[in-house]
Amino acid sequence: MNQPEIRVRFAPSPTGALHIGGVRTALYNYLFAKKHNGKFLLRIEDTDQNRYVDFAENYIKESLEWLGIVPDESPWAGGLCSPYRQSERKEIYQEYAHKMVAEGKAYYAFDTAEELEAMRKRLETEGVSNPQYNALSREQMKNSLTLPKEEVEARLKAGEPYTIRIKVPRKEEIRLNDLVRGWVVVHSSQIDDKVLLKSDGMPTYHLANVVDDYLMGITHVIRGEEWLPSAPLHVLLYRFLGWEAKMPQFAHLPLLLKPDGNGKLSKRDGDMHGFPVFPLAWTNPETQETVRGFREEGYLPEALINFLAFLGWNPGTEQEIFSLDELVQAFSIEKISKAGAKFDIKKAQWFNQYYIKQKDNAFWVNYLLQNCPYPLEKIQAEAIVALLKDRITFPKDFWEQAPYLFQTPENYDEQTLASKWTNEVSLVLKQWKTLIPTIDNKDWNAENIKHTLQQITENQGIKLGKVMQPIRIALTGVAQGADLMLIAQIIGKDETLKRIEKILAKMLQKEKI
RNA sequence: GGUCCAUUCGUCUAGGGGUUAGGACGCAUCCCUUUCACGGAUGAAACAGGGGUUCAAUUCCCCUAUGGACUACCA
Repeated sequence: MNQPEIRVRFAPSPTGALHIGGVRTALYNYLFAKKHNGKFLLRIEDTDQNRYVDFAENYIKESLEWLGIVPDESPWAGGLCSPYRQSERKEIYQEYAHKMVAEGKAYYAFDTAEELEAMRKRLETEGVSNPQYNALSREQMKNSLTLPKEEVEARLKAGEPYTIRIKVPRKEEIRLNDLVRGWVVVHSSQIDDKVLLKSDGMPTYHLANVVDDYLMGITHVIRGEEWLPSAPLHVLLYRFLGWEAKMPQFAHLPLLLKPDGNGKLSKRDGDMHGFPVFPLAWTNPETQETVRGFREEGYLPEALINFLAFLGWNPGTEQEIFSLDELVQAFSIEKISKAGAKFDIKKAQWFNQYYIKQKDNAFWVNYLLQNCPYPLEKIQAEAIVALLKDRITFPKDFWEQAPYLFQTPENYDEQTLASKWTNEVSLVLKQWKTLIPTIDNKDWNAENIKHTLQQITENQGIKLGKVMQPIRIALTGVAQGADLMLIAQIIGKDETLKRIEKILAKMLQKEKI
């Protein structure tokens, strides 16, 4: 017997920027599909017309492409199960919904929003803790179960708005074997008669996802834990539709939680703690509201992937660094953890730093040439990359962490200056200033520069360490940074001289006062 | 409130009836060094609580506590 092909799907709704939790769900689906040589599909769940946001679909596409987790089948790539937008599959859901009504597994409901509200109020005052439209309360409502057949037909014929609701059995245990959590049992009395088809003719999520997963041959549903409570309803739908034998296996992923305290990670947390919770920056076209993105903050896709993979999953070995391909090889649903994972941006930064170091210098030279806001020669870029690559967390640190490579310092670390500046320093600098011009332009490199400085300090019997710190401030303005002699090499002979003169002028003036 | 899910260092987690409870991030100290990083070394740091079962429980069972998700004609 041939094993059926593994087919999984990521099914976001285009309501705005794709949340990072959704990205992780997509990643796990991708990893599982690739691991088993299966297919990863993307389906757009745009059944709520009110929440539809233009460009959101494109945002999803771009995010996944940036991360390299590209679906095999999707609205834009096509596939045998087209269309992959639920709004374009409206008739399909209607057909199944009506079929269920005909078979007595669902029914028409004509209740208005006000009537539903009144029902809930009534039940609450009667002391019902969980008011719902169910086997009991539906008897009091306006639906094809309570209304005379003629009236139902008349209402339908008159074009009166209606919904189709599932007829959940009164007393029954519904069980499902979740791949992450094991058996989950829910009593049918806890599930209400959920709307399957809305009065605008669109399906709700529950109907649409079951119908599509079946029609698209989905073998495993890997989704967030927020879907766990409604999973029994979906099991019921598979049964009512006669698809139980082909029902996919479920795996409900642990949630991504706020870094401090608890609760689902939200957009607010990103704003509060100063880190992105979305893959890409995004401005809502209607509200002009903007959110920041991992990509724009300077996170590398491989770092984000590695970080996200470990939020709720672990290979069981001590290896922490994984490329996408390695993750594919190592991934298994059994290793997914059950408890929610708090979002720790520090770990993401560590991964980023690691992957920056991993990339070869040529990559960063090219990056600098294209992105550095200051004018730059290739030879300078090469020196800068060699100097800073191992010290930075984000690519923009190349210039933000070391502005002195590009500009003469305006301000100096006065505190360090006050404690480290001595007459000896002043003397050394004055001598160095006269010695530097003796270095040929072609010989202007860290080694020779250091040599001249050493000559002076040795002659004067001064320890090099004594003067390095104040000289560093003279050349960079700050008290910390990479190898000073290399910095001097990068900024050039003229600029080095200029900076020495500047600090001498400044300190001399101070002495006079 | 009801239903469901969860609970090992601050965080992500490994482990699983008998372990010095392992790793990583972060933190601290030391080394390297012209400083700061990087790198290296070392260290502090955890089985939510209570009952069982058992010779033995962090591991299995129950309860409690805590946290979370869901509870729409949203997904």
